[in-house]
Amino acid sequence: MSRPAKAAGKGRKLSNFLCFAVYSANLAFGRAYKPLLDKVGLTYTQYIAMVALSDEDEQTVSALGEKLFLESNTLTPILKKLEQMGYIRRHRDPDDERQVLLSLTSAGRKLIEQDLGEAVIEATGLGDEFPAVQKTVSRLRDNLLRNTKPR
Amino acid sequence: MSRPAKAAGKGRKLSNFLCFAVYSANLAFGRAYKPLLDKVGLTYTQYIAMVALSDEDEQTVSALGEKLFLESNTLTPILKKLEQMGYIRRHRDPDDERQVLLSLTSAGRKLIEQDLGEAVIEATGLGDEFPAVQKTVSRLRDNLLRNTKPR
DNA sequence: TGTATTTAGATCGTATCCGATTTAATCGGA
DNA sequence: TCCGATTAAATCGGATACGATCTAAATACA
Repeated sequence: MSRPAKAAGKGRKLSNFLCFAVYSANLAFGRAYKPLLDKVGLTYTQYIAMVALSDEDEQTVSALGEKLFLESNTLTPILKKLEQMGYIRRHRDPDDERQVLLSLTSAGRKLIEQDLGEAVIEATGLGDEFPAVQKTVSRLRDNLLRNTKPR
Repeated sequence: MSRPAKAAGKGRKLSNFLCFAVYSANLAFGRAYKPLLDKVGLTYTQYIAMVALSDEDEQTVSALGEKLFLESNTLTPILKKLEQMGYIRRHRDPDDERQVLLSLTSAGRKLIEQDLGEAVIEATGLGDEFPAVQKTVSRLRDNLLRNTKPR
């Protein structure tokens, strides 16, 4: 759970755990987005996948997975749902039939471009700190992934 | 997804989204703890629940839920599993049969006291920044929850 | 060429999250 | 006192995460 080495003894309180702060902040983000995403019929993860797909067309499932830190076991069902909703296209690469290429449809791109979540920036209450916090948390993530055995 | 207002236009990149940083940092924490928790047969969420329960004995499910930002629909199955594993006790409050009171068993307390996750602190690579980051992320969470309709 | 190996997705089972509903116990007002 | 409203857990269904396994396609190399 990772807490500061100093806060020993009786200080084993939940609030001292950085991993809990991140865990609960993630839940809080999900709830902040919920009302916005309900309007377009997407879940939080589906939306994150759409944003990642908006980076470029014809990404493979693996490439998307590297961006999201997820694998095909999690992504395949999500991608099939998004395809079924008409927001993305999935088709096998003719040059390598093992790979599936992903692209947003025009409907999908339109949805991403209306830029939901602008309102959530306000709700973070971070003001000018916003970019610094974003960088710090990203660095934390990268450190953890680097210092953890790949499996 | 909340990104800085400045990064408009083509800057709709995943890396600009704070919510994604938090989402992926949470996944990274789960993976960092995985090898440690596998040894004691706990999942990440189960361990977080145990830490929260170590705060005090005879907490209700609701009280625990407030700490974890979860409700009985999520907690009940987890608590039953922990009870079955012998780490906690669950019993109805005689004074109000609607409530279930929760306590760590001695086995559960012993597990928490061996202080897993000391190693994960190192893996965060935050050094002296650790307490500041913990506070900032907690504040972010609290802001989001406060600025989001309770449902 | 032929077969072992590797690779990309997909599938399956388990464990969260969470909205909605249900059940049982308690409370409250006429 | 009696019955409707409230409350605490539990249950149910849908959607992630993720380890393990499977299948099919591509690659390696003897």
